[in-house]
Parts: sequence; C-alpha cells; structure tokens
Amino acid sequence: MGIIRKTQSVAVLLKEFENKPNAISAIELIKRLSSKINKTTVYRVLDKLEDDGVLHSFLDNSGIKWYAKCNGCSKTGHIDMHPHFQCLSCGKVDCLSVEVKIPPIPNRKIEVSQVLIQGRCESCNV
Amino acid sequence: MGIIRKTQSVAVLLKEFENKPNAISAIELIKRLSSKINKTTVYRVLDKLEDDGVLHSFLDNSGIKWYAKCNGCSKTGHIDMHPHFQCLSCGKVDCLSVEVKIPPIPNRKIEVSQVLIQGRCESCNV
DNA sequence: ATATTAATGCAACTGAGTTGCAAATATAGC
DNA sequence: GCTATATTTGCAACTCAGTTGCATTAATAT
Ligand SMILES: [Zn+2]
Ligand SMILES: [Zn+2]
Ligand SMILES: [Zn+2]
Ligand SMILES: [Zn+2]
Repeated sequence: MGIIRKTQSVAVLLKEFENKPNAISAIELIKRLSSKINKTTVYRVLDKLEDDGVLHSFLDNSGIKWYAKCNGCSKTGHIDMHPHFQCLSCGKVDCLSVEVKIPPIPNRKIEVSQVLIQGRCESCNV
Repeated sequence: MGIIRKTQSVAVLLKEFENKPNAISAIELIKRLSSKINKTTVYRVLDKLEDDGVLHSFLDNSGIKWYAKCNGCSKTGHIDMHPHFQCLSCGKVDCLSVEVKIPPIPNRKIEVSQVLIQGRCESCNV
C-alpha cells in the first residue's frame, strides 16, 4: 500500500531525491536523516514511495538496496526499466537511459530483468 | 586464496554440483549438508572454489547468493560471463548461454556487468 | 474540537553471512 | 608407517541490513 498522508517523513525523504539524479542507498539515507527520522520509518516510507511509482529500487553487487526517482511510473506499475551503473572507484550509483536488449530465451517467458553495470564513472574515468 | 588440500568438505561440495546444470544457493547447500558440513565451512569452501575458477557466484533479487559451475575459468580469472535466469514460479535458477550485449556508455568505462532475468522456466511455462 | 485511522519511534528480532580461535586433519619429509 | 607443519574445520559469538509488534503520535475528515 502506498502513501496516504503527507507527513514530515515523506516530505524529508522526497527532498533528498529532489534535483539529484543519482541513486541513494537506504543505508545512506538512514545515516543522513538519523536525527530526523527513525530507520524503520525510512524503510517504510521508501517502500510506499516505490508502491506509488515515485521511486524504484534495486540491489547492488553486495546486496544493499538503492533507490532512485522514477520517470513516468505510477501506482499502476513501474514501466521505466533501465540498467544501473555503479562506479567501482567512488561508489556512485545511477540510472542509465540506454536500453539493454534481452534476447528471447527458448521455452522461457521473460517477465523482468535487472542489469547492473560496474566500472568507472565520468569523474573517475581519467 | 584457493583450495590447497583435497578435504572431505571439498569433495562433498563438488559432488553437489556434479552432473547438475542448475545453480544452487548457499543457503540451500547449508541446509542440504547440515549433517555433514558446518555452515562456516560451506561458505569458506564455496569462496575458495570461486577463487579457483571452479564455481562462480551471483546474487538474486532478494540478495541471496547462488553458485554454479564455471566453464573454462581458472585461478587466473573468470572469463565465462553470462546472464542468469530465475523462475518466479518454481524458484529454479540457472546460467544462460545467450549473450546480452551491453552498449557502450559515454564517458564511462565498463568493467563488469550482471544480468538477472526473471520469468517462467521451461517446466513452469505451460 | 474531536474522532478516526495512518504513520511513527522504539526495542527487540531475523537471517545471511563473517570472524577468532582452539581442535582436527591433510600433506610432505623422513 | 610416523612425525612435524600448515591448512582446514567446527563452534560460538558476532555483524549488519532489513523487519516486526506494539504503544504513542500526528494527519485528516466530520
Ligand atoms: Zn566514480
Ligand atoms: Zn534506475
Ligand atoms: Zn519454474
Ligand atoms: Zn552462471
């Protein structure tokens, strides 16, 4: 179930994603907001924002959860599928707007796919 | 560091992967072998077999670790890159031999990529 | 202003994976 | 084979991201 009331916590969390293109890990958000919001609430609000099609989430290579803004998604469903990029040098993670084509697999029905690309970002690739 | 001594635990674990094409989760192995091998040992042996290029590992969508046999890899490095498929109906996970082309990303240097495809497997896709 | 119900904080929990260390066991040298 | 040496193992205790139950707080509707 998504967000029903416009609370402080929701506002604070949304602000963290405002005007920032990067993904942010749940852990980072908990650290950043520790004086304002309890970690349980952070997890719960993120979860609801995902239900509402405001944010989407994915796991990185070490199994930790990242969140980023959606583009054109809604309560009805997440339609904005794309790969994610993690810089192995500075740790920054972001959404890529390129399309990764998944070839058809014989006898199998593909429903979703996750692509995590790792390497060096613009700033670290010198 | 890889495997130095051919111990019972190594033999038992290798046997689990013998003649079975599927990936197996670390948790499943721990459960299966609980009467024979301690879970710490399972994790340690799997880790060493990965170092040796005998097995490779990846995380699924819920952050749990899976292992599968390598094809042509060695201590020197893992060269056998491929996507993995998880059946959303029966939970089975396996390696796919198709190639997923990652397009070049401007200003970024791609080093590795992980692709997890989810859907319905041969047996469940009826 | 009050009632209703959702959201929050807190503490305790879960569960996959890790660490330190003493005991067991594989290997090499004799 | 026996012994010395170093690796591997089991165990218990730990870590850490994420979850749960429940009493309290706060947003919304009337
Ligand atoms: Zn970087
Ligand atoms: Zn994204
Ligand atoms: Zn299946
Ligand atoms: Zn594989």
